[in-house]
Amino acid sequence: MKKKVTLFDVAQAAGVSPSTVSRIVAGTARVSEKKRKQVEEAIAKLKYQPNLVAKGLVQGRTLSLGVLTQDIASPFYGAALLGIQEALRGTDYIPVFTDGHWQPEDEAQAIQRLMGRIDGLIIMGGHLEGDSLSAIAESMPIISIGRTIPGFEHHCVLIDNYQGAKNIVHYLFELGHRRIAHISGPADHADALERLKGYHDAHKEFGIEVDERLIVQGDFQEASGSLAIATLLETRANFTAIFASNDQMAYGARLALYRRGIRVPEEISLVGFDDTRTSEYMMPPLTTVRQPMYELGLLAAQSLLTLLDGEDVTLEKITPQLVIRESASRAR
Amino acid sequence: MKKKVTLFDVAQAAGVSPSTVSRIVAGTARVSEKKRKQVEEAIAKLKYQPNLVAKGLVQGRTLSLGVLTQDIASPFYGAALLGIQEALRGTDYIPVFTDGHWQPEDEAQAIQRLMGRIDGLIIMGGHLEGDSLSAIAESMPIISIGRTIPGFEHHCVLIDNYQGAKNIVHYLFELGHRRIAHISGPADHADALERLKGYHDAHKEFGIEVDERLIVQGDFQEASGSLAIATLLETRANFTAIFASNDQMAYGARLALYRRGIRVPEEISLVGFDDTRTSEYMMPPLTTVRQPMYELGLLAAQSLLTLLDGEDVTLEKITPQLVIRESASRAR
DNA sequence: TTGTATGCGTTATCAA
DNA sequence: TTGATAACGCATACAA
Repeated sequence: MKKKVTLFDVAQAAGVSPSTVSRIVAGTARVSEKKRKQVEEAIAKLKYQPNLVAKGLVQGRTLSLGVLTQDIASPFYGAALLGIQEALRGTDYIPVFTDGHWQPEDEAQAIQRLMGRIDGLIIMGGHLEGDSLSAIAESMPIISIGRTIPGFEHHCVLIDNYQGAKNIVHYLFELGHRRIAHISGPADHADALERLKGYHDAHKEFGIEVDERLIVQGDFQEASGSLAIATLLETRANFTAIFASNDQMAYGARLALYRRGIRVPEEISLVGFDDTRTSEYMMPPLTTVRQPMYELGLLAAQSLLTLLDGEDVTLEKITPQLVIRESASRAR
Repeated sequence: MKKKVTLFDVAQAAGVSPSTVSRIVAGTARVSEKKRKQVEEAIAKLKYQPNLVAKGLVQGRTLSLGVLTQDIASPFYGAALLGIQEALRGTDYIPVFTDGHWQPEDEAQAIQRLMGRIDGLIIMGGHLEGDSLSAIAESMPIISIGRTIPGFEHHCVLIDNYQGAKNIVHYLFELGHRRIAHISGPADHADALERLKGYHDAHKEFGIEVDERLIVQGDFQEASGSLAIATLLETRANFTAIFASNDQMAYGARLALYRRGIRVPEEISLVGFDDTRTSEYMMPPLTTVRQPMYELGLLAAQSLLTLLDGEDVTLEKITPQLVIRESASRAR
């Protein structure tokens, strides 16, 4: 282990005061050319690396930004992380990623661990109580994607799950489907409920009655999609298309259909929601509703930087776009 | 913004000295029951949260651990991240994830950004020069997965890519395949080269000559797998099986085959390497070689904690296991 | 423009 | 067992 070189050492080596070195490193004030050169040489010679912890203590900031997802290993959130990294490139901030495993307790715990080590927070999905979030928002800048923070609505990018779901169900109607099954998400998940409502209302607008037997609940994971197919097939309520509330469940559904020798889209059309990274490589490539996670991550991080800069921002709701690939075709 | 409560405030409220409070919070020394109670009440009342940055400064550590992957958004590395999180649960350390995008420059830059903000580093994959790594290893504890750090071999978990590749090619031979195409990884990637060598040596052991036209280079991303199929088909060198150097390229290959109406495994068998999360949900479920990334992440983090504790560890090479699913069958 | 002195919140050292 | 006091490395108000 090497011994650490401090700003003080540099000052001594350059024959100036510590504050001068500090100013040069931080670039906060004008300094004479001569001293600057001396100091820069000393820095190079001693290989001085500023101690960010000390800097953080005195400035009351950590130069870290927290990012709470629900599943850090999912390609869906992964795309957002890339966007965040991109936005932070060139700044002094680093992102600290963590996840809540779709569980309010884990979520609260994850945030708790971050407290005191971050200057701001980006939060995506999840269902921690609004009150807790608002409390956090009081203490540091927060940007959220996909959920409302009471009192800070203008710092939230909301995704119009309702409209997105309605659009893709409409699309299935246009293809001639009339009996569309739905694999919904968790009943306590706002996004899932909005998508479910979109499914219902699309039917209403088309004057088609919903057969409740065609709605099966999943948990947003692949396995639950497979299970849902088993359930649907058991009820023997026939259907020509399936709308899964997210792509991951669509993967599971796809596999279950394959196992039973049911062809997609020839026999049954299948659509999802999210446009996760691998959906493009599904067989057939999955028709879905695209949530632009990379761009959202980028936007969130940029906005957070703006907030940290003292300026305010106002974010708006976005409507996800239909991505038509090959997993849905005309009804027979 | 709320004002922050310091240890000093707690001390005042409890009518004791700051050091006593510190001891109680850290649990470093015996304290009388009475004062403990007073302090704990004060902490609860004031909602005191220790400032980890200050703690870090005085102790000369950051309580953060760096984790360098190659692609933070890939489910492959994602699994390792989950393992790392699990290992760190209950400790004061938080993981800081970053990635190198498979590029030595980005990798160096990523590490540079972490320097001074972490107490230890876990590094997975990538191809930064061994020397640079050794230099870093001099300054802080490092655990690596899948790559050697000269001088610190016992802190590296190596994966026997060579043996893994040989095993799966053997498996294909046993199924009767004799002409096996290989979609290799980047030529400057150690893992890719080892797998390629395994492919070659498996042939040698079986006394089968390798047709060089059957080897096409990819870059470990999905798209390159699709491209490789196009190339392979163009050369008109026939083959009955494909061994992709990783699962992601296998996905791309699978899609390209589907596009051309070539059935898997009936007409062509396809196998990969890694056992990425979604491989189980491919169609058909992908036969591959499993790298237990979750467990490896867990092990790496635990080992790093041990190192930080002052003890040493010695890690050993592991051989990845063959996972037989349905994408490979007997040769026609 | 430059230097001095002080404080950030905590732990560690040393007496008491 | 407890308390005063000195670091930790840096930034900054203030003085020069």
